[in-house]
Amino acid sequence: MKFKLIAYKSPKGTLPPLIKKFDYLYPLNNVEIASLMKLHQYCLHFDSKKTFLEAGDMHEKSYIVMRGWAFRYELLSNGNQQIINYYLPGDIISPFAAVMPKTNYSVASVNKMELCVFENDELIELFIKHPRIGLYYGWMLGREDSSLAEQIVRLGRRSAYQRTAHLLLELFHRLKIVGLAYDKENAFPLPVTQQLLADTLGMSAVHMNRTLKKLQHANLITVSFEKIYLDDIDSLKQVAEFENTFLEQAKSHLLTGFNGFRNIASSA
Amino acid sequence: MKFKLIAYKSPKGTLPPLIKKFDYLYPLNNVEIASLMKLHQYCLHFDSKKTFLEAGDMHEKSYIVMRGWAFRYELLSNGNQQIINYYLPGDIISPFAAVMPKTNYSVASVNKMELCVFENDELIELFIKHPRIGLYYGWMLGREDSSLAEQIVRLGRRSAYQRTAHLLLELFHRLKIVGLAYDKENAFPLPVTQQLLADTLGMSAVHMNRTLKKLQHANLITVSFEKIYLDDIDSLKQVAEFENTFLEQAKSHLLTGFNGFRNIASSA
DNA sequence: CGCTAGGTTGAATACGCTCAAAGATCGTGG
DNA sequence: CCACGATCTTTGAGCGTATTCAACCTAGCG
Repeated sequence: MKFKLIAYKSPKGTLPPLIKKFDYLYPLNNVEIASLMKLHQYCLHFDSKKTFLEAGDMHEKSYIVMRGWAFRYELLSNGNQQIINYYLPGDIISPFAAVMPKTNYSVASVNKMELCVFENDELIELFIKHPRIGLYYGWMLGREDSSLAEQIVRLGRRSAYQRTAHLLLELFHRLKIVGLAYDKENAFPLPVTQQLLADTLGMSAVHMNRTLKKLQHANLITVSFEKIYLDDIDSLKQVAEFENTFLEQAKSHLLTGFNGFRNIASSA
Repeated sequence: MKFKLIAYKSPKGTLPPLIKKFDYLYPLNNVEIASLMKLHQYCLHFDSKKTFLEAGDMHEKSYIVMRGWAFRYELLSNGNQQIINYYLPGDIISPFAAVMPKTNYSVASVNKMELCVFENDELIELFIKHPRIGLYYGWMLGREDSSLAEQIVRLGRRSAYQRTAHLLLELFHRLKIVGLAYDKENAFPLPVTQQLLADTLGMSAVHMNRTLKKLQHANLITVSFEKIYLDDIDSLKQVAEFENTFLEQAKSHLLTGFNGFRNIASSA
């Protein structure tokens, strides 16, 4: 697959979502922002529903999601697929490409996407020049580890009803951080089909449909056109036993407790 | 919790399992081995069935498993637990502690364990001094990411029978790398109870028992005292649709394709 | 206007759960 | 050395959640 690379142009006055996320964790200095901008030089554009990374192929580059959603999945021989996780704006696809280019998983777009590509060598240079950025990167990986762990708990030990509530809450919180949720109305754009939600939560599309209906009848959510309202977040959290430790508490810690930042000066 | 720290003594002529694993990926030089040994200075010992990291507590240190098995889990309000992953010798517990000390998860020992503790600052210093070690660490994190992804696919889209076969194959392969499987007889020590296996694969202990029986009657495995034989690996792989890409193919790549190692000299 | 993709609903079925009780194994203390 | 308790394993029976299959509905698009 060949795609035209287009220089990335940040809309006036806004930072790319990855930088926004890092800055949300702990303010970046200008040198660091400039260095991170170098990862945003070239963009790819994809249509919806395209598998752009195939299982078994070498994944030798990493991608930053600028717009749109993607997901990582595995296909099984009976035609079923399991979605492992979603990539939202600000997330990095194949963050381990530098050291683990071969994987069992494919990655596909949900809707129209804009991605920035960067090379392994750029990333490694960045870490050497700016050790602090390595810490941000590590923090991001740690969040993703937690996110996969949550997905495991959802699939292993929660009912379909709880699973669905739990996933919706997680997506809402992740989108909020990059400014893509409708904060005031507790809603967010949900571009995925019920079939994809079912493939995410290990259930059939039929049962996904019934479960969403049940959540609506309980006045917990409202589903409108590609947009979902969390009408009663407290009840949803209770139903799902949702803990957002890994999404919210992480922030305060690096601000207060961690002294690695003080010992290690950014070398620029 | 306070524990006496005991200096780690490597048995004559053997390397600690973490170093063995790294060296298996790509040979380490003596300086790097010496640096990694510094992470092995202090040991903790735990009895079996002790939760030594509690959900919600600060996880400010990382631990290298020297002997024994541990697992990361989440407890739910109905008393059920979901095991997220196992930590085998050579694995690092809380590898993101440096940047993400607060988590939702607890970690407990399966059997008697020996762990080496190290501080965040030591790790970050190591990365700065020896960038190559950062790559090994990243490779290890990438494998763990794949391992969690496999667990998600198991739980989401495989039957109890397939799940069980798949997990056993993964454990066997991971133990082989650190030299803890009985290679010739295709067997390995399995110190966990059927209840824990059930908690790993999101099923009841009763059904776990029936599933193991079914695998035995199909002549795929033999369970003896804390030891399990994979009598027919090919059939097991077929049943489970087991792909070991992430465990075996990763090796050859760094040996041949990756040039980051050539560009970046270890600075010692 | 008809095609296609996605959503909705019903009915029969199956996989795995819960509850319950009985074996097996092991460590401990009498 | 045996008895006892604790933990783990095994087996049976009834039940429930979620699946499968099938049909129909709906909305967007060429």
